[in-house]
Amino acid sequence: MAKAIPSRSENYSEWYNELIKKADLAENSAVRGCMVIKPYGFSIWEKMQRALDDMFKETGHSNAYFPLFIPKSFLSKEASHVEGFAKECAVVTHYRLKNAEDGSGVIVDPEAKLEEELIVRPTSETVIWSTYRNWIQSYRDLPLLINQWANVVRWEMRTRIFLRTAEFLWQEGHTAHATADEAMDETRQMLDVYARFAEEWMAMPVIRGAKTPNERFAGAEDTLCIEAMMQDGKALQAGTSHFLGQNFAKAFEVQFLTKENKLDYVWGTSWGVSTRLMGALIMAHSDDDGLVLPPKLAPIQVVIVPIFKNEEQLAQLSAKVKPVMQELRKLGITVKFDDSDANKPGWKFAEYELRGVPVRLAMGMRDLENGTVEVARRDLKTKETVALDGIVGHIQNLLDDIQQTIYQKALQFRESNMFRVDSYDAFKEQIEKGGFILAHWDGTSETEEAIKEETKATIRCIPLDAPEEEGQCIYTGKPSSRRVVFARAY
RNA sequence: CGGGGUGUAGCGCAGUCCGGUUAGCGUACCUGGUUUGGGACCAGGUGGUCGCAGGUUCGAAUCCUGCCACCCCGACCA
Repeated sequence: MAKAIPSRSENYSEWYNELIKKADLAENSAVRGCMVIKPYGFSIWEKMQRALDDMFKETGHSNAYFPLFIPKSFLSKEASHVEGFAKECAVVTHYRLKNAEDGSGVIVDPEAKLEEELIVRPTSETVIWSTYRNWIQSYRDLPLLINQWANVVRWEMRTRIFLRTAEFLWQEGHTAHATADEAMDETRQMLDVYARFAEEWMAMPVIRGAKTPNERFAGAEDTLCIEAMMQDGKALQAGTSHFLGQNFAKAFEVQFLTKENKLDYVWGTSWGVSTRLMGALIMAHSDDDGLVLPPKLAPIQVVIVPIFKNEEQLAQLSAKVKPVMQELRKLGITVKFDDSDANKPGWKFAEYELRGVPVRLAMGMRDLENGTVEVARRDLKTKETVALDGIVGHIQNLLDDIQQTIYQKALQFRESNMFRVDSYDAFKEQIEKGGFILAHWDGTSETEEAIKEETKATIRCIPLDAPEEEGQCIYTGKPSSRRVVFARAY
């Protein structure tokens, strides 16, 4: 049997790319830097969207939609914001094409030049805050809690499916508040929503933390993030939540009257997660046999493979399987019965493993005689033969167990790849081996830059739960009061 | 935008240095048969602007010139 995909340990990038292709998740498109998300991949994204959207609604947010195009002048209203995004913007300069005079095809009509160029949104703060100006007059209009599901474009030099593409799908929350405290609470609350989603749905442990000023979102006063460890020991920023202070309110003149009848600028937040989470999901759990999906996000949770020699046997097996399927579906479990004759059972086993289906049932004539079924779990690759009686409850428990087991496995991996390091020599040695490094840092951008320059490691975050601990910066020896997380990152 | 590499059937590749039958292999696909508890086997078959445009030549996948696309490594980044 030929290996379906290259080994994870030999070449992580190749493994990642081949896995995405073989598991039918996505592919590079003919359009520069853009990807096509295929139906199977998209169905996973849809499950993520639904779960996240529910969590946003539970925390009082509503969905809305704002324009794809941003007038150039909007973008330049917040100085650090435009500086952060200027280098990666797609710009619309014309609005019409025409036939070339030499018959060579269509060309951009030079007569149809826009007076003001439009930027394809790299993020929507500017267009949204220009709208909020009209929506907010009094403290009674606050808080304004809006989320948008959209696509954005960032003209990246180099792309990688799901992790960094020129166009990507995401959600971006944009809220406005009467006080700084309230906005900060919102920033923390949404970070917590992301962390809970990552841990409870994606089965992916994350570190909640704050970015250093260097790594902050362009235009934010504070950026909180969740950082996850991939199986090659590199870090992936999985979500961010920004406290914007009054920066955008001031740039777009969004003022309100307080209870005391005083005019004040509103306080803002923004927060987002993207299709990058798909990349995180793949890299956090999958193995050399393919995708490993947490049951809560698996488009197919249970696949049933009948093993038969002829139509008559298939009919007998189907009769036995149908009631089980009905009961599973009643419990909200997604089941697929693959009775196609196109492929042999062995082929099907491998195929569903590649696609990460958490539980597989196989049933043949032998089982029919014994009143049993073979149950295989994707995460551990183990099989057991159990009685058909009570199989539904068994599967329900098994799905829960798989969800827990993948989380615990990822957590253990992360714990065993976190290192406390107290000298720069040890730091340099460890960073080559991968993993997260907890080390003291003097708090300056200069030190952060120098370490990045020399080791390619960045400060992923200052953990929110980092205990106070006196120490000395590994680079300068200056005093430090807590450890921060260093790692190489995607 | 720098450094390296690759474009030949849906996918993966050989052939290119040293020009010469009808461009080949694996896989996938189609037909028939045997199979079916871990990616089956046999037989037959479909499918090609050899990345594009020029040039050299009796003759170009192969040599020359220009262009384009993609991948990997950097800079940039969710």
